[in-house]
Amino acid sequence: MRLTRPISTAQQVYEWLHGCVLRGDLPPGARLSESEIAQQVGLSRQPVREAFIRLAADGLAEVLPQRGTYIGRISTSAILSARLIREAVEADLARMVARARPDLSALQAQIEAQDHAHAAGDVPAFIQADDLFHRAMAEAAGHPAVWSDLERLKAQMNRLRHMAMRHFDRAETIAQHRAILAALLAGDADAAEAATRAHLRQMLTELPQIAAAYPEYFTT
Amino acid sequence: MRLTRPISTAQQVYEWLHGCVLRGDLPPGARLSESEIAQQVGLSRQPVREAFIRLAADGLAEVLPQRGTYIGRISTSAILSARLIREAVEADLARMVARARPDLSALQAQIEAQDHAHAAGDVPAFIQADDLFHRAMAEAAGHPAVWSDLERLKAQMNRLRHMAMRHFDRAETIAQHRAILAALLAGDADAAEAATRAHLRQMLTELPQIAAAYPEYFTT
DNA sequence: TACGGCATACTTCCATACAAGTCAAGGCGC
DNA sequence: GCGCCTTGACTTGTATGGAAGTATGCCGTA
Repeated sequence: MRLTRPISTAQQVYEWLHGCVLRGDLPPGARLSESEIAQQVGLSRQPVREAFIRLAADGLAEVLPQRGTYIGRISTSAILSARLIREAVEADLARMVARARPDLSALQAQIEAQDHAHAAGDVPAFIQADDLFHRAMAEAAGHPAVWSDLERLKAQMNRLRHMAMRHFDRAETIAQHRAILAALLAGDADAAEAATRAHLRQMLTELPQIAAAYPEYFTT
Repeated sequence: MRLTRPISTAQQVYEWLHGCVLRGDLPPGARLSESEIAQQVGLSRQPVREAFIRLAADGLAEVLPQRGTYIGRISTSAILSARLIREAVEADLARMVARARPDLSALQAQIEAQDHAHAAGDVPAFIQADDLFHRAMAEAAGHPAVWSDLERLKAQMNRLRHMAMRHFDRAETIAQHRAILAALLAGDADAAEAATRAHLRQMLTELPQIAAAYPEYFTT
């Protein structure tokens, strides 16, 4: 029995497209074609088609029978729902961490990484460090799986974040992370929850501006 | 342009299998076969295969290349993560509803429906009413989309619930719903949150017993 | 009896062909 | 010029055949 299974080509196509959508390389509303992509990657339509199906299952694409496949637009209401879920979950996680007071060096490390990325203008590194900060908090709370359970919701928010990086200076984001970490280190559950909620509510002010700047990328 | 698109056969196969898995009709660990299912429903392997891919994307099945497709076992850690997320989210929703004090007749109606289903021993109706109660709370909070965003997590919990229905009397569940509704009607946010969290923590005591009763259906 | 090697029947994966529906452009009639 | 219809080039959906890999049972051998 093999332990490391060979990755199927359909899987590779899926991962490639998935990354393109999240990075904004394939913008919302873009039209896809099974045969066109198949020709690009030198495969038949079938594996590409299966990648499309998985993208649609992720809520990142929409397959219209006999009409075409399109990259899904960003639903502002879906973003607001996802944000609400994240706020509720991370608020609870913050309380747990503040009470348990585990080792938090991982969070400190991600803040520093984010500082460097911000200074260097390295957008992918900044986003990765941001992700890892929140993931580290879930791990510190003893529930690492929670973070991956929210993968589907984060995908939508990641697309938004790539756009936001072009319009907002993220120095404030780092300051908010520092505030969260300070409250966690102090073991102050109330302050940690408040700082976390305030951080995630930042999106409420940014979302309308991004949606106004790229109206063709959004739906209600 | 058609507004009501005809449902593809692959979609129908997916929905059928999805229902079978959630109802426990296809138990965890069960082996599936593209050709076997295709023969049963009178189709070729392709639509069945695509249904398998979607099931795997939902975390309900596992496709092992050249080896077979199996209904996923229920991960106790995944259930605990999903439960934690639901508790955090519904606690926040309960606070919102308690503060906004909207019309709550929908919640009352679902409690009564659940009462009838419990008395009649109608398991599917009971589960449906349970779902609708929580969904109604999300709607009352003004965020109906939140409930559907958690669909993927609820799928795992629904499988568990079908097993739990055979081992636990659900009268207590209804009483907990009544307690939540009473707190909401009183506009007491703290009490509503506490009642909601207590209700969802019920699973923490039931899960180990179910997992012990059906060890072959669970993994860590 | 115990064990190793092989044949065989499975599985999923990919390629190809065809079917059915959609959309747009162009020609025709008015 | 304007409107309607037809035609054709697309799209995704389904069926089928073969390729590659896996597991299993059987048989021969020690």
